[in-house]
Amino acid sequence: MRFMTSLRFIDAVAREKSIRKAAEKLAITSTALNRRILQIEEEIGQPLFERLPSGVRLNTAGELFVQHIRAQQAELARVQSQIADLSGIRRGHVRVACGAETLRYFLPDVIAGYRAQHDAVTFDIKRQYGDAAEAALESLETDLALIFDPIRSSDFQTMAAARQSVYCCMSETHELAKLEQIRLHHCIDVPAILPTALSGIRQLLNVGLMRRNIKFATVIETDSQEFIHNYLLSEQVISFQIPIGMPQEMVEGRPVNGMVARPIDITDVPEGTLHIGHLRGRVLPVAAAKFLDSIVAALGSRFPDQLNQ
Amino acid sequence: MRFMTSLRFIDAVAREKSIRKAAEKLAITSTALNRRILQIEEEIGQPLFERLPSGVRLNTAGELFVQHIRAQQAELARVQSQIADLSGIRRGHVRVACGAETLRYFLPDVIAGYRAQHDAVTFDIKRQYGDAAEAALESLETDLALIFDPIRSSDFQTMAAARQSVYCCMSETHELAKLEQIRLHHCIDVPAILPTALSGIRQLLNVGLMRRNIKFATVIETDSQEFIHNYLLSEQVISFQIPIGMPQEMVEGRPVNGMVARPIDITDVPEGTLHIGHLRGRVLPVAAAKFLDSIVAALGSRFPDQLNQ
DNA sequence: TTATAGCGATGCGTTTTTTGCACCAGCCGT
DNA sequence: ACGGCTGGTGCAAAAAACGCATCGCTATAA
Repeated sequence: MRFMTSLRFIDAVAREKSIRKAAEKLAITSTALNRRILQIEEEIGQPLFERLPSGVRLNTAGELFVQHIRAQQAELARVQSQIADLSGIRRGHVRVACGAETLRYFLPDVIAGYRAQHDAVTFDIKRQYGDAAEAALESLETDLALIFDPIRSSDFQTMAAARQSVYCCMSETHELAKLEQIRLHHCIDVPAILPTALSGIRQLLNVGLMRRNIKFATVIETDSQEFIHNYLLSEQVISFQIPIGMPQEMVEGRPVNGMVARPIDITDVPEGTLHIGHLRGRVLPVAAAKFLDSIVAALGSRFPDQLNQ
Repeated sequence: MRFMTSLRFIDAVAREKSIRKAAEKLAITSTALNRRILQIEEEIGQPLFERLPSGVRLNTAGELFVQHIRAQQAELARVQSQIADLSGIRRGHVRVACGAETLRYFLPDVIAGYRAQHDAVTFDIKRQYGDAAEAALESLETDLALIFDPIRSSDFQTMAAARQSVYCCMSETHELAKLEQIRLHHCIDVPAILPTALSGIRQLLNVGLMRRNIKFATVIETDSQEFIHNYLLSEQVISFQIPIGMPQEMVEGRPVNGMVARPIDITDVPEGTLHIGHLRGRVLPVAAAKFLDSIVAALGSRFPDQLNQ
């Protein structure tokens, strides 16, 4: 979109906080970019950036203007999507921010199902923790977010939610696999591999640990679910997961690929809620709106007790 | 605003329904304009205009896109106004659509008062009947509208309203000037000069005329309040006006420039309501929002019994 | 303290884009 | 069939955008 170039450029500079760095990313010279910015500033009638020795920074006017640019970009995307939609070709692009839990089984399933019907729709999946996902929604970098508790901003509009309790995962040969339900005190001194403190699961666990004044024998802490998944097969450690991050069979207690999941007593570790939604007040592009419908439907079929809103 | 040129051009073509006519208005050649449009259409991926032998017409996609352009222009104006506002210079432009009644005393007063404080704010006052004013709001051609009953569109958001009863105006030497209150039957066969059928006053009068099955001896029908005003001094005819279209003294029954006003019995001609508002859901530019405050305040002081919403 | 490296701004020649002119093809009403 | 209108196109001129080299400035390191 040619008429958006100058605006995109300003957005890029605002993000990079440097004309030269932004120029590099945009594959033009810094002088060209610099001049575009000077020109826009002249048209606006006042500077949008403060010039620092180390780069540039948005001033108040710039803050307002960049906000407008981003809103405008999102609006344009929506209109384009709407135009493409009415010509029958369900073209479009959907940007999703989500935690690691939904990346393994849930989202691939839903997206594959959606793309089977609308193969002209492309996706951008970004793994982000709750607060970063909310920020991405607000800066219009993403259309939809799947956020595990807690929701911090009131600008997040939940379209569907599902309660998720924490399960303990381990090799089927693990000692604890014999139990039907796990209590936190069973896990004392049992080697555990945990997701980072930012993850929703970890925060729920922490509630239980604080409450019972228990500490895990944490051998590894990682932000990679992939790593956790694979490591469980290599050593007799326990890990934790929520239903949406596991195949259905595993949730039901049957082993999958040599691993089993056992529910943790709710009185030990509280349930959390997975929220699916978008920026409040935003009108989504057609593709994103329809995909949101898919997610909500999928969530509804997997968790019939979901809390729709 | 350089980056808006192509969009403004498309808007112009959509309005003119002709590339050549739009080009003339925009002071460029038709070929340059034609090429810009072809380029945008290519970027969008499909045509925005239908080509007819007599010009062009928006297709569905174009309809959507032009709507987006107008919203975008309004948004840009709002942001610019906001930016100008924070630099202390209360710069801005306010576009008002109003009926003839408010043009004589009310709006000049309010605008003069507002400009005394914010002399960097400019105005665009358009005299329009109710439905045209509502259309102008919807196409974002105007920011505020002062509309006399009836409001047709639910997209009009009333910010203040004032009930207005109809007065009969005439030379102070006129026979009817002796009466304190006028009944419609007094006006039978009295030469009258009336505003056009589209005006709010006329529509209220019509209600009374229908109800009582009375006909005026209409000698002149005009859409010029100026003409009516001046003609009353030249011939012994009656005319009709609402309080907001008269100086305060005249409303109170005292003669002004040789003319007097007498209220018409409410049971003969119903009251109407003057609505002041904007497009529902629209965030107004700073200047327009502040001016709206001024109008509402002015209306409140002139008609303390106003219906605020 | 000087030296250096990074930043945005600017003058100037070059490249790309936009514009205007002349003209074409199609349609309409006369 | 014609003149008058429409939008579309080839080509040369005008205008805008670009890249290179360079400046002035500041913070950091030696």
